[in-house]
Amino acid sequence: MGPTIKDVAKKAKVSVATVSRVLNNQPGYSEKTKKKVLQVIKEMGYQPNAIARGLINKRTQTIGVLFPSVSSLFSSKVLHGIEHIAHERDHSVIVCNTDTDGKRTMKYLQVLGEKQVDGIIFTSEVLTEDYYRVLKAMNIPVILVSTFSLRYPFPYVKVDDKHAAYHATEYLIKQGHRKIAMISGTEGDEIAGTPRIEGYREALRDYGIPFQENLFVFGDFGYRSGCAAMKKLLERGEEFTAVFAASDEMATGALSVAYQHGIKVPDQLSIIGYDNLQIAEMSVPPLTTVAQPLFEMGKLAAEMLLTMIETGVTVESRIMPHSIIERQTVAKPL
Amino acid sequence: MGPTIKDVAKKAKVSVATVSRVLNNQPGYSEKTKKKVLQVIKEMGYQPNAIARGLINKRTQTIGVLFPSVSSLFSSKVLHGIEHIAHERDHSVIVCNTDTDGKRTMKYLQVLGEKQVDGIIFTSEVLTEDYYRVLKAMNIPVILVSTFSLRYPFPYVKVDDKHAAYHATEYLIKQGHRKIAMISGTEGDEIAGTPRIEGYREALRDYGIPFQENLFVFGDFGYRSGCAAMKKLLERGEEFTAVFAASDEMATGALSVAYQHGIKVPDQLSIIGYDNLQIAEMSVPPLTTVAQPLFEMGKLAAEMLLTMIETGVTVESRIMPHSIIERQTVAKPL
DNA sequence: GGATTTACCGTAAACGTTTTCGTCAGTGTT
DNA sequence: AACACTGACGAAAACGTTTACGGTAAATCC
Repeated sequence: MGPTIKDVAKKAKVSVATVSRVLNNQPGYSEKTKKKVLQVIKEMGYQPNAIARGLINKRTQTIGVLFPSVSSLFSSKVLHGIEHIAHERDHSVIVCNTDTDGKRTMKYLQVLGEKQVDGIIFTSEVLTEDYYRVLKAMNIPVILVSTFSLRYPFPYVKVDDKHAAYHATEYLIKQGHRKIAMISGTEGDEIAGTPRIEGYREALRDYGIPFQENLFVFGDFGYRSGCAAMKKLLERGEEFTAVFAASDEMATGALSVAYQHGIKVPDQLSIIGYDNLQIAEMSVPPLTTVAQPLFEMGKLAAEMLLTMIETGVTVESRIMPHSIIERQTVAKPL
Repeated sequence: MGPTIKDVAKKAKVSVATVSRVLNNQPGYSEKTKKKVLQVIKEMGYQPNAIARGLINKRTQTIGVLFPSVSSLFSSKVLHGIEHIAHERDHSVIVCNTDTDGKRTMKYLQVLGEKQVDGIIFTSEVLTEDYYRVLKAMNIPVILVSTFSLRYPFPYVKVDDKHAAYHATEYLIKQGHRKIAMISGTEGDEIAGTPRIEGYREALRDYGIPFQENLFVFGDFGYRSGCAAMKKLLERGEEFTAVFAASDEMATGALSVAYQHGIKVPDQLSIIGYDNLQIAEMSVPPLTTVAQPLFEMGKLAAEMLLTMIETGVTVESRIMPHSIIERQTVAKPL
C-alpha cells in the first residue's frame, strides 16, 4: 500500500541500509544524509511495516491477555492496568475472552503462538496441564494474575485470598458480630473459592465461634447468585447479623434481597463484600468491602511481563496488599 | 524457535511449496503425501508463523479497537461483542485506551497502521479531522460505534440518541410527570450530549411543557457527576417529580443522593437512566432505563468490519433499536 | 609518505511464508 | 508413434525489513 523503505531509499538516493539505520537511529551516516532521509520520509508519509520488522527481529511488540470474561468489572479493570503499562512501554495488547471454555482457551493460545506474541498474561483461571504444556512450548514469558499454580513455575500476582477473607471475617467479629453468614464463590474453585472459605472458617475458629453449616451457601460470584444465596439464607430461618460475600456482585445481590425483605442495612444486617469494584461505591448504601487493587495488579503484571521479555530473567511472584474499605454496610449488631 | 516449514519439508522429503499447499489445503498433491506431511507436522509440533504469512498475504487477521476507557461498563460490553465475532471469524483484536486524549489516539492509530491491522473500530468519540486523515491514509475499513460523522464517510452503528431521549422523556410524561429535570452528559458533546438534550426538549415541547433552565444540569456521564448534579438540582429548590439522566452511572448517582436526602424512589421521585448497564439491574431499587444493546452493537460492528475486509464493499450504517426497560425507579407522581 | 584507522555507505543474505511458473511422468487420443 | 493433456511436485521470487560484511575515501599516525 504505502511507500516502502526501498521507495524512500531511492528517492533519497541512498541505500535501504542507510534508511534503516536512521530509522533505528544507529550510527553510520552523516548528519546531512540523516536530514535528507528524514525529509523524504516525511514527504512520502512513510511508515515502517511492523510485520516485516517482526519477522526479522523475532519480536512483535505485542502481548496477549486471557480473561474468562472481558466485560466483567473485574477483568476490565485489570485489562485497563495492563493496557496502560503496555502502551507506555510500546507494546500492543491482544485480548482473548475464554468464556472459561477449555477448547476456546486452547485455540487462543495457539493463535497467540502463531502470531508470535512476546508474552502472555493469564488471568483468573486455573492453569491446567494442557494449558501449561502449550504455554511452555511457546517458550515466552508468562505471568499469572489472580490465580497461581504450585506445580508450574510461572510468576503470579494476586492477593492472599485466605488472609483477606480472614480479615473481612475478623473485621465483622470485632464489630461485635458472632452470627456471620458466608456467601461463597463457586464450589470447588481452588483459586478464588476455597481459600476465602478457609479464611472465613479460620477467623471463626480463632475467635471461638463454631462454623454453622446453614449459615454457609455457595454462589458463583455473580449478582444473581448473590440474590439467590441471600434468599436461601433467609429461608433457612437461622438467625444471622452479618454476611460476608466473596464478591461485590454477590454482596450487591444480598443487599438487594435484604432491601426487598425490608431488612435495613446496616442497622439490622451488616454486609461486607470482596473486590472493591466500581459498584461497591455506587450501591445504596455504599458497600463496605475488602479491596483488591485490580488496576495496580494489571499494571504490575504488565511490568513484570515486559521486564521478563526485555531482560529474559524470571521475576518474583508478588502478593498484593488488600485492605478493608469502610463504607456504610457494616455496623455493630443491635 | 519452533520448527519452520522448511524443517517440515525436509523431514517429509517434499518441497516447502507442497507443505504450504497442504497447510492451506489447496490442490496439487497426492493423498499419500498429504498424509505424510500432516504426520510430520504433528510429530514436530509445527506451527505456522502468522507474521511471515502476514507479510506476504498483506493480511494480519487482526483488527484494532479504540475506546476512551476500556474499563468502563459501556466500553467493556461493546468490546465483548466485538471480540466475540472477531474470534468466530478468525481475527484477533488489539485494544487501545485513548483516555480521550488526542495525542494518545494519534499514537495508537499510527501503531495500528504499522502493525498492519486489517480494520479499525472507533468508538464513542468524535472523529476529528486529524483522526480522519490518518484513518483515510491507512486505506483500510473503519467502523464507528456510538459516534458518527456527517463529514466523513465511515459507516457507523449507534442508536438514535435524540429519539431515545425523546422516548425516555415521553415515558415520564405519560406517567403523569410534568416537572421533569434532566441531568445531561458533558457540555458540548455533540455525540452523546446534545442529541439527548434535544430529545428531552422536544418531548417537553410536544407535550406543552415549558423547558426550565433550573431543572437542567450538566454532568460528565460519570457516577460522581451524577451525585453532584442531583445535589445541585436539590439545592436550587425548584420542585420536580422526575429526573432523566443521560447515563445509568449518573442516574445511580442521583439515586444515591436521593437516598441520602431521605427521598423515596420511586414514591417521591422517579428516575430514568440511559444505557442499561449491568448496574441498572443491580441498583436498589433496580433502575428503569432506556437500553442500548451494547453487546449486539459490538457484534454488529465487528460483523460489518469483517465483511468490509473480506469483500471490500462498503456496508450501510445501522441504527440500533433502543427500548425502555421498566424496573422500579419510575412511578406515577403523587 | 606509507600504513592504519575511521566515517560513511552499499550489497546481499536472512527471516518464514505464499505463489507463479516450469518440469516431468503418466495417460489417453488418433 | 506422435501428440496433447493432466496430476504431482519443485525452484525460486516475492513480501519489507535488519544486519553482517565489505568497500572506498578521508583522516590520522609514526
